[in-house]
Amino acid sequence: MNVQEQLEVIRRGSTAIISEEELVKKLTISIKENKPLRIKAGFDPTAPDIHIGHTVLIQKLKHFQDLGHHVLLLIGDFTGMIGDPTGKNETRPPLTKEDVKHNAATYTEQVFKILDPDKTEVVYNSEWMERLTPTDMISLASKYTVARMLERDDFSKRYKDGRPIAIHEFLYPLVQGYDSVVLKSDVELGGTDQLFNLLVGRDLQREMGQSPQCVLTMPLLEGTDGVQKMSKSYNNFIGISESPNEIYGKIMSISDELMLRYYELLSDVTGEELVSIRSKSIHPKAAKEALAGELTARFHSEADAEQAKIAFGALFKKKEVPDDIEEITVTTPDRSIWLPKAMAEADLVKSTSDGRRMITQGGVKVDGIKVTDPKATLEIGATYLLQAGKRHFRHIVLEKE
RNA sequence: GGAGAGGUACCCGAGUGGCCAAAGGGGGCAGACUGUAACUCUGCUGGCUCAGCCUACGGAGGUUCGAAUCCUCCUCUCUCCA
Repeated sequence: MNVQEQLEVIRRGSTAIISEEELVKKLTISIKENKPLRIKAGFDPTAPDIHIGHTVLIQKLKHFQDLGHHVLLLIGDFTGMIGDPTGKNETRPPLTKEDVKHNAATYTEQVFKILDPDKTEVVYNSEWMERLTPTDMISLASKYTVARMLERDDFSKRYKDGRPIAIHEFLYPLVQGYDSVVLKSDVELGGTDQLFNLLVGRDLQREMGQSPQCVLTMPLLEGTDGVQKMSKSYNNFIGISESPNEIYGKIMSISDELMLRYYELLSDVTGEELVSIRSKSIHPKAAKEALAGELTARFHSEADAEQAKIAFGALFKKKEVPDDIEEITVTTPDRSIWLPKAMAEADLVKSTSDGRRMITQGGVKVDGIKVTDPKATLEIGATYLLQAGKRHFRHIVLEKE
């Protein structure tokens, strides 16, 4: 593909390219010398599971891969122990070495559901970071000033509002930038929240006599609540290793407005299809089912997606009971057990008080029959189907202790 | 190193001696409604076989019949000065 065609693909969905002019130059040289560009993207193994928000970026990496470029998947196992403050506006607790290691392994495994493992180089920044001496570290720190650090919106905000910024947080962007120097990256991808960190990489590369990397930012995907960015810590995420039913169901639950956003950033539909979805010439419900199906199939299989669709229809349209209900054995020394107690034991509610409230509110069913008495009990020696709210089910087997 | 301001529930935040399991908002959960797990409305939102009791306002002590509230020490954060 020529430069213009490549640029077209690269630009799709991105929020910013710094600078497009430089990227054109790099692409031109790459074609002329038949040398692929080095595309870097870093991931913080703070949470072991990748959610579909991350895949916006991974999908973009795949674009580069398809264009024949070389993808460097950087696992920030070292930086993970620092804890990037980005976006959270709060100091994060650093992770232990074991956490990071375990998370990193799960990470790569999941990424390869999208990327081609043969064309991807996975690197860990602890490889070079742990070899840096304190002298090296201080020398690295001398390349940047506090005033420049405070340019970062997140830092200046916290500083102004009188919230804490720990010194080690200043090191994060430096280390990330240094990674670019070591990897000699041509392009680095990141979410819009990463812009500052990505630019530090440019400065450091320039400082070290390299040609500075181009920076490509992708929008952050909103979580299922449609407000906050998708994140494990806000519990509004859809994990790509979640079950087909979960993924399908969660996508069906998003607002119609958010659905358009997901279509734009995650779906493979063409531009024309997107227009007809936007104009509602396709019924929103049908469009949402299509999206849920597409994404479920992407991380599982077509068959799984089809089955999830049926299960979803059964559960929510017809209000039927799903068939993959967890079974739990609860024991009691007496001949019967207080219902809220049983629900708490079965992990349906977080405490007996919670269960009692749930009953008062008419949200509890036993074997399909609504229970209204908070003092209700269950006899031992039988299996019951317990339902708390619309979507929490459990079979419990009651036995004598 | 000195001076000052702060730390309240999942989060933000009100509360300066009893009426405080603690206003208000957010979030979460439930019920109604819905194509929807969206919107909206209503209720709930520390624990405990619960008209009662227990535990809780950074931590430890103290004053008091009674403390989130007053005192002492400790600890963490911020601001100004050096």
